Parts: sequence; C-alpha cells; structure tokens
Amino acid sequence: MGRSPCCDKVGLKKGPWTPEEDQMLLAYIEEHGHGSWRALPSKAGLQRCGKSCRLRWTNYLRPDIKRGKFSLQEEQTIIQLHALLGNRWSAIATHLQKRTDNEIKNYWNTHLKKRLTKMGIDPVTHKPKNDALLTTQAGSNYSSSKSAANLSHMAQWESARLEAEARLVRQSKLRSHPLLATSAAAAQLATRSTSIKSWSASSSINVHVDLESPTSTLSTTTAALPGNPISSSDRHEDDRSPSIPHMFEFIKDVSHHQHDDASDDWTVCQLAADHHSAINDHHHNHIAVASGGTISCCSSMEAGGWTLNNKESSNGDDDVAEEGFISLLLCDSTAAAAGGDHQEHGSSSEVNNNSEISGGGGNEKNSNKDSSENNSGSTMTTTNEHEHEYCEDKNYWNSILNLVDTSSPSPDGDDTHMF
DNA sequence: AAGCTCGGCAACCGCAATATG
DNA sequence: TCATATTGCGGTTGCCGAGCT
Repeated sequence: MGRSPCCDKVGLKKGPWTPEEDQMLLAYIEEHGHGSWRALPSKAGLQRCGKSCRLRWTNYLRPDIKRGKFSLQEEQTIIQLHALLGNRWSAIATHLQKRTDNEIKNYWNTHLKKRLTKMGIDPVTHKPKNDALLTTQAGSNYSSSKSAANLSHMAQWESARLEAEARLVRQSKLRSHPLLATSAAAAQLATRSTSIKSWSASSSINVHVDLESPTSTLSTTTAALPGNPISSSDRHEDDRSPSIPHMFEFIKDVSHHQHDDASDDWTVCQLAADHHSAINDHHHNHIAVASGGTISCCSSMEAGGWTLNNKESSNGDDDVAEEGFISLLLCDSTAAAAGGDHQEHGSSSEVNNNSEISGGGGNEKNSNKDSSENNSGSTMTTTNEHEHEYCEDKNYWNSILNLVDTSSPSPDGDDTHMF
C-alpha cells in the first residue's frame, strides 16, 4: 500500500514562484485547461510538481480571485460561517466569492482569531472564554471540549440547514400556491416530522449531549452568571466584550423590534416557527430560555419536524439547497458583500436595532465612523473608536443571534435534542 | 545603520476522500 | 471489491518586510 509522494522527485523546484513560472502556468491553463495536474508540469515545461501547480493556480493565478483587504462584511460572514462550520475553510470560501480557502484561513489565523480572543471569545467554540473554561473543566480535558465544539458545530450546521430548508420550501409554496401554503406546509411538516425522527433514530449520532445553543455563543447558562466576572457592574471600561446580560438584552429587543415591524426579514426568519402559530410565544420562549437556561434550536426542529432527510438524500440537490440555505442564513450579508463593500455592516435594520437598545447609542455606528475619520488622533476619536468597536461587537453578536433567532424554540420547552 | 522581533502570507506537507481501472 | 492514482483540504512552516530598539 501507500502512495508515492508527489513532490519527492529530484529536480523539482520548490518555494516561491517566479513571474516566469506564473506566466508559463497561466499560459498553459488558458490554452489547454489544467486537465490532469500531475501531467501538467511536464506539458507546461515547469519544474514543479502538479500539486504545487494546482495550489499556485487555485490560490493565486486564478482570474476570479479577489485580493486585498477583507471588508467588514466579509469579516462578519467569515465569523458567522466559522461559528457554524468550524475550520471548514473550503466550505466557507464557497460563500465568499473570489476568496480562496487559503486566504480565508490565513486571515482567520492572523486577524479574526486574535480579535475574538481579545474580545474574550474563544475562537474555537465562539463562546465567551469563561464559559469555555467551565466547559473545559467540566470536560476535564481539552479533547473533550474540542469534540464538544465539533459536535456543536455539526449541530449548528444541521439545525441552520434544516431551518433554511424550511424557509425555501415554504417560500416556494407561497409562490406557487399562496392560499394553500399554510395547510400544505403543515401537511408537509407532519410528514417530515416522521422522517426526521426516523433519521434521528437510525443515525449513529446520539446527540443527547447538551449541545447548548445553536451558536454556542448563546449557550451560556445563567448558572454562570452569579459568579460571572464580567457582570455589567464590574466590567472594565475597556472591556468591550459583550457581557452575557447585554447579549440577552439584544435578543429581547431585536426580537420585539422584528415582531412589531412584521418586516420581510421577520417573515423569512420566522418561517420555520410559524407552524407553531404563536409568534408571541416564540418571543417569550426566547426570553425565557435566555434567562433560564440553555437555548435549544434543536428542540424546535423536533417539534416542527422539518428535515432534509439529511445524508440520505445525497443527490445534487443538496448543493443547491445548501447554497440557498447559506444565502438565507446570512440574511443577504454575503450577497451584499458580493455586490460591493458599500454596505459594510450587515443589514441596516440590525444596526438600527442595536442603536435603539444601546441606550444613548443612537446612530453611533455611522456617526462614530464619521467622527473617527474626521478627528483622527483626538481623545474623542479613541472613545468613539471604542464605541465603534463595541458597536461592531454588538453587530457581530446580533448577527450570530440573528441566526439563532431563525430557530424557533420549542413551545413546550422540550429540551430533547434532535441530533 | 544594524540587528532583532513580529506579523502576514505564500507555499508545503500529509492525510482523507474520491475517482479510476 | 480492491489497489492505486488523483484531487481536495486543513494544519503548519518558513520567508519576507515592517517596525522597533
């Protein structure tokens, strides 16, 4: 057994590519396509292994690659997707147009990871550090916490995926048959409820583990609060990490705002929960769960019964569904990023919501940006930058929370997890 | 000006998954 | 079905330039 290493041939060049080599590779691929990567180097006259050529092409020479600074929108998207997917860079890259997995990975490792750490958030679990610490201690070793994080990521992915499927199905129903949409969806729910349980039962994954919240970030239970060193009272001025109580405030206010608005966003986000036909209950559940213990999106799915038949439906449609899912999941933020960087901070409604609940924040996001541009070097700038960053943090959390908000909690508080 | 440190990024390495005969 | 080849992916390394002493 065993494979012959692809790069151990004598005489093959390694290290940085020269412009000449780039040109040769580019010219060959433009004319012939890459075909077999292994055969390519000799055909193109390159003293490189095929693997090296492939990497050079995919990470650097490909014409559809966007290089340069990541926009805030892209950053947000990466963080959101990382919270859902973990270190699946290629999967993340597919939803950031023109960015390579390598570039995203590097950017994560050199910028975003550090930033989250600085904010007091564990970049692996996307939990506040203290909580991660507790988890680790409870789990008694690193591997258990890591596997829990992985499991959490899987659960997050699947839960969000299921919710998105719900939205897609419902949207298509609404389009094709508006009047029958509700009853048809309800009927489908009943059917799917059966299948999801059967999948759950047949699956070897017994997820009775408390997966906590869909985004981990929210999984902090109130049990952690009494001794929480970052309570709002003793929070250091410079500690811009969103404290847990603050995070819960975001949930409440954002939820109510959306409810009052009956906006399209809300409609979309609410789709998966609407068969519970109790929007108010939905909100109350959110609040109650947030203040009373762990949040579970999984329970809602079991109640709702949406399913994609998961791995069993391994046909090409999955990819399509996944694409649509991500678009919905990110609430168009990815699309906005792809369309241009002018809309830098997620949906405007989110920002406005934040402003409303920030207690004096007002339109601090934009005003801060302006002032920091106009008052560079001043004390005011520093303060505004802090507020700005804090606001960004809130946006980050709200983006995460938004994902959670699309998952409807079980009306009966059932904490049985589906996975 | 020279040496040192550190951060960013391109590229490499090795494993896993998939394709092919 | 199995063995091998190929491709994809994620972790890691090492080079290079900027900033600091």
